[in-house]
Amino acid sequence: METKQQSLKMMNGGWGRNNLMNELVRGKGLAQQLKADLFAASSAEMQCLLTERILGCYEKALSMLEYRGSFAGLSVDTVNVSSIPTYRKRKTPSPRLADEVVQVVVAGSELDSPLDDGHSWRKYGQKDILGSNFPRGYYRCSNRHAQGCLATKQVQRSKTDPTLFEVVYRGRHTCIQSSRSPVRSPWQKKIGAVSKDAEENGSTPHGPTPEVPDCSMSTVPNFRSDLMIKNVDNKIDSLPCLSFTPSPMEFTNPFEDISFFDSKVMEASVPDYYLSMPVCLTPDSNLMEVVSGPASVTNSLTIDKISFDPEFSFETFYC
DNA sequence: GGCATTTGACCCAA
DNA sequence: TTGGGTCAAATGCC
Repeated sequence: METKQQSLKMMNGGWGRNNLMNELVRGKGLAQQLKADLFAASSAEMQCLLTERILGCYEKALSMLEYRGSFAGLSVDTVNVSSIPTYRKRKTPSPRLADEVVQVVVAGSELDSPLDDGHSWRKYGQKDILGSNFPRGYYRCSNRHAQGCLATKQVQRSKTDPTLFEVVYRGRHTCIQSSRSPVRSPWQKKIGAVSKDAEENGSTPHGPTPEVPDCSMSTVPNFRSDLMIKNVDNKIDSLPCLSFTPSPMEFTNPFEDISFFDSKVMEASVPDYYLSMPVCLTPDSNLMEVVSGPASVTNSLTIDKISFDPEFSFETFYC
């Protein structure tokens, strides 16, 4: 049976679709061999070996499918997996922007408050979701009428961990949020306050005020301010800036130079236009757990066993 | 008064 | 028929 780490690797590159196909093809070949073997009346030992190998192939293939399904989270509609609950009937709406889906799981410090991601949202509905203890809130961009912005988001508490919010962003912001942008996060404010204090005290031992990464050019989602990412150790790390910057020209894996020696899990699956993902983390953040929708599973970036070297420069990822 | 939120009703895909 | 998504009237807040 595959371990979780192995299953995670399956989703990435060579462990993904190709290997799934390989396993199925291999299983088929073995079944054909067994069929021929049965007709040839070979030894029971050989037949037993073949059946075990066939079962192993399908078990491995199924585990791949199962893990894809589990990571798809709220938006598993595009993944045809038998393990998906039967009550998930309706297809994802917003046909024009259906592929522009970003799903994240973040921890919220304030109950029932939608996360401040730098955009202004207006709540237009709330529904009790079957199988979940918490209702799902539906938000649309406040500039929907004024500027025709079709961006929406859904916020729901995780049923497994109520301290976590599952946020699904749909569509792209086409509006100009002049009143709220740029927004200074608590983290940014903190830096500013410290700098101000330093100025007032006349003590600026480390030179000029540190530049705060400006993510205001990002469209959606542009997570900032008080986003909290919770790791597997139940420790909440602050995430001052997590942005998915539209950049259709290249796919940049910002974590490829990070050393992996911990037991953390990271996954990011983003639509095509989010392929470049500069991610800003605090130096003391040792995990960001991002789970996103399956709209473009092939673009999944899966990294298991991640942690950050103390010497690692996060400024590399600033927007 | 204007704007945001709440909430029951309605629509629609499966 | 059911459940998720949206609408829109009612309500609350500033």
